Amino acid sequence: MNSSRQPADATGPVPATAPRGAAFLLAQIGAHAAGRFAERVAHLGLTPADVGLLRMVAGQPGRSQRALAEDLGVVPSRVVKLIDVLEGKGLVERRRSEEDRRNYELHLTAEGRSTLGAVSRAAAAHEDALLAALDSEQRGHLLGLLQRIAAEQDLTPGVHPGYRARG
Amino acid sequence: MNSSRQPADATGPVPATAPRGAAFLLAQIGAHAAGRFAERVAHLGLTPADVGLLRMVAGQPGRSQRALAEDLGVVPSRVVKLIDVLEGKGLVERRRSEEDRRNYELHLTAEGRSTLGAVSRAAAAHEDALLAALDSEQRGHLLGLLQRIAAEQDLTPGVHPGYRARG
DNA sequence: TATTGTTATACTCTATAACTATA
DNA sequence: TATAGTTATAGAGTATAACAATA
Repeated sequence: MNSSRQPADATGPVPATAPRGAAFLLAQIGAHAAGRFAERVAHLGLTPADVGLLRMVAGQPGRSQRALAEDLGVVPSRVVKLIDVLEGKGLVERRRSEEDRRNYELHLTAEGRSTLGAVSRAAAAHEDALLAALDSEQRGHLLGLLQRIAAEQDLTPGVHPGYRARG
Repeated sequence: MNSSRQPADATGPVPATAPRGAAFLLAQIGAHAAGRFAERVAHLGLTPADVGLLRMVAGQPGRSQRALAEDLGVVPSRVVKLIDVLEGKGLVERRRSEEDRRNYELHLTAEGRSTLGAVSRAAAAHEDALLAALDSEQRGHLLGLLQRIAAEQDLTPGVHPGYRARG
């Protein structure tokens, strides 16, 4: 409103306000991407956390809940509830280990594999929509740059930091 | 352990498990970046949300809490508590509007401007650490690609989606 | 005595709705 | 009657710690 009048508290130059660097854009676009992906898998009754866990069980069947907790960087009691959900939907199966009956071995069910296929299709559509501004060459270039950053920052492939406590 | 033995449930080819696309990397690196930035401003007693709000007040002094809530996409009652924190630290000031005494006009204090300077230095160090894998030319290229995506996805400059409810 | 998984509890964050004051 | 801000309450999500079964 008073664009022509100097505000009374402008005692000095106002600092740059809107962050313009790549770090902020990565955080902003990353959160946006996570939100859009969540929308795309919601109709499957899954959260992004569920999807990540489903993928890990698919990739390394037979692992224990404690091992999964270790990989994700979360407390074991959280894995209990995450697996409860997936088991309740019939996507994952707990099998008592024969070698050490304290453990469960986690496996995908047939329906779990089918659901994971639907997730993959949703992920592909998501990728395409998110990168709509870029042509094929630019997408490849972006992927390469992101892979370098992820490797240098020691990010575990496939593990989203969102599993860990906020921060 | 049993890498030579076929698991009993391998009834078919295991689906691709670790997401390898740019969309996932953006979400993963973005969450990582947000976490590292949170660590860097923690010694100032600020969360990333506090920083974002501080920047908005600096950029557009005199706005009302309701206007801020609108910009951030959050409910007004949340802005109350966010501003309570910043006011309690002496960084932001509530001034009753003379024109409409229902409103507050929000302004930075001198200490708020000083703190924002410290935030900018932290942000610069953060940017440099996050992009350590890239040389100057690559950083410029990345920035350009990210800016295209952000514009096409209609992301408000400077507003992190993390303010809004999870999703 | 140590370890896997579970349950119970508390804490944090956020939205919803009721309320005060100004208009 | 409508609007800016506040407060009170409830809900979701997560970690912490105590617990049972197995080793």
